[in-house]
Amino acid sequence: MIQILVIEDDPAIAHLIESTLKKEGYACTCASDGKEGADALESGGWDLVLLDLMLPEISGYDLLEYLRPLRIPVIVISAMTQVGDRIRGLRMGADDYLCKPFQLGELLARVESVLRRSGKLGQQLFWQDVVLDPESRTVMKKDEEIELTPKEFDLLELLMRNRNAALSRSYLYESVWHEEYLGETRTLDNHIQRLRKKLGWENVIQTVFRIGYRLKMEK
Amino acid sequence: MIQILVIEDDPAIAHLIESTLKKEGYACTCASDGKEGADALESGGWDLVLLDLMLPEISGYDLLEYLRPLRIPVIVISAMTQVGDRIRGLRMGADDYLCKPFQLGELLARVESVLRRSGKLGQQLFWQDVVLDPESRTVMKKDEEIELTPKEFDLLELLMRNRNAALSRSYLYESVWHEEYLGETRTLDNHIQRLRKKLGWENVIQTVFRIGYRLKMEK
DNA sequence: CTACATGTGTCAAAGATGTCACAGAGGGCG
DNA sequence: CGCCCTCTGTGACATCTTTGACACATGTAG
Repeated sequence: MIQILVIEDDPAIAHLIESTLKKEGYACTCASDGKEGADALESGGWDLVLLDLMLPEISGYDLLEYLRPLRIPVIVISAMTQVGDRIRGLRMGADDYLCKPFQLGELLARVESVLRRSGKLGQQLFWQDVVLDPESRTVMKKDEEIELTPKEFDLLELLMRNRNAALSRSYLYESVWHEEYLGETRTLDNHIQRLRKKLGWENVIQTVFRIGYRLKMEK
Repeated sequence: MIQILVIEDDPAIAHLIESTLKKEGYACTCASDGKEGADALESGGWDLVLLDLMLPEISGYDLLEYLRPLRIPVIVISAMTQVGDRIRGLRMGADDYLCKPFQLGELLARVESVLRRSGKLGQQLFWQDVVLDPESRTVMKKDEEIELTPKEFDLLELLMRNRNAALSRSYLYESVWHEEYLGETRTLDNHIQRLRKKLGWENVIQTVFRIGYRLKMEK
């Protein structure tokens, strides 16, 4: 289930957001100040953060700074209406912003939009002639369905969500297997080979020596 | 260079956007109605589309429908201020929207934000005709990919992050090798030579006698 | 000219990854 | 319950790649 963290000091607004999101089927947790927010962020596992800029203890701007390298999508909530502040928020790495007072429908639309953009929401992933649909867990290549095992599918989804990026072996392994990567076996390589073969992607799933693998356009 | 397509029927606004974007260093082309826009889209190669929703010939909504499968980021421009319409635009797959009238700074912030999100604007490092992308760990020289080994890549990244600075041998070695520099072997020199050769940078990676190396513009 | 510093080419060892066959786990089904 | 099937992980082995060392050439400063 999608995990959303709301960092907002006004309990009335926080509660309103929480119940609205829960009604839509998201898992939602609230933090009422910057410090509490930072602690919640530490624990990890968030798909999206709704962040009020005006907070006690630690300011929203500082949290934004801290969030950016974590690559968690952020929607900034702000009471300020000046264009300057909106720009500042966007430049600082927010994925979207919302000005108080806002309508609940608008909140939901932005949440959905950001989640879709960041690929957390069932959205089909495309790469060359391959289409991967996370919701139905199917993969098509040129209108032909490719049957993948669970591990193969997860691995491919991860690669396709990070097209072009060189993903480390440990990141790949730990994301798919949910256990520490010690690198003593050929397990990961094996699954990569099976994927390559099934998709005919010998040149698309590239080896990055001493790092890991990468999805790359064929020359 | 980043290619932006502006589909906007009001010539005054189109021109304003075009000159603003060009001043920022983007390549920008305008289409003045839906049909012209569709033709431009056909030809491909766009990194971002700015799309006015109210267009003659073919409506912006139809173009949006057509754009979505192409996976080109879109910023919708709209004169409408009702929340309902903004929601409709976002739900239809726009990456962001902008309400007229807008400030040019806001336009630029959104363009930058969307480009960054879609990965067109990575924190790539440039030097002369060479582009290094840390995320994908690739290096391009004049659209040609240069294959580097891990050590070579790390070394080049370090040099490119410190352009013009003379970096000491011990700093270079210890940063890349993560161990003390004793300087008894030709290891570092060797890797520098290999980099020079692969990049054709015999005069760009300069030797600073008794110090180390430096990335410098060729005379 | 001398004393070092750096450039260059070659090479083999160390280490990474590809490949394959196989076996155990687990699930579905008669 | 036993059979058959698929999915996964393992280990042995084959194949690259990388990289550091060495020997020797060339360059630089004083």
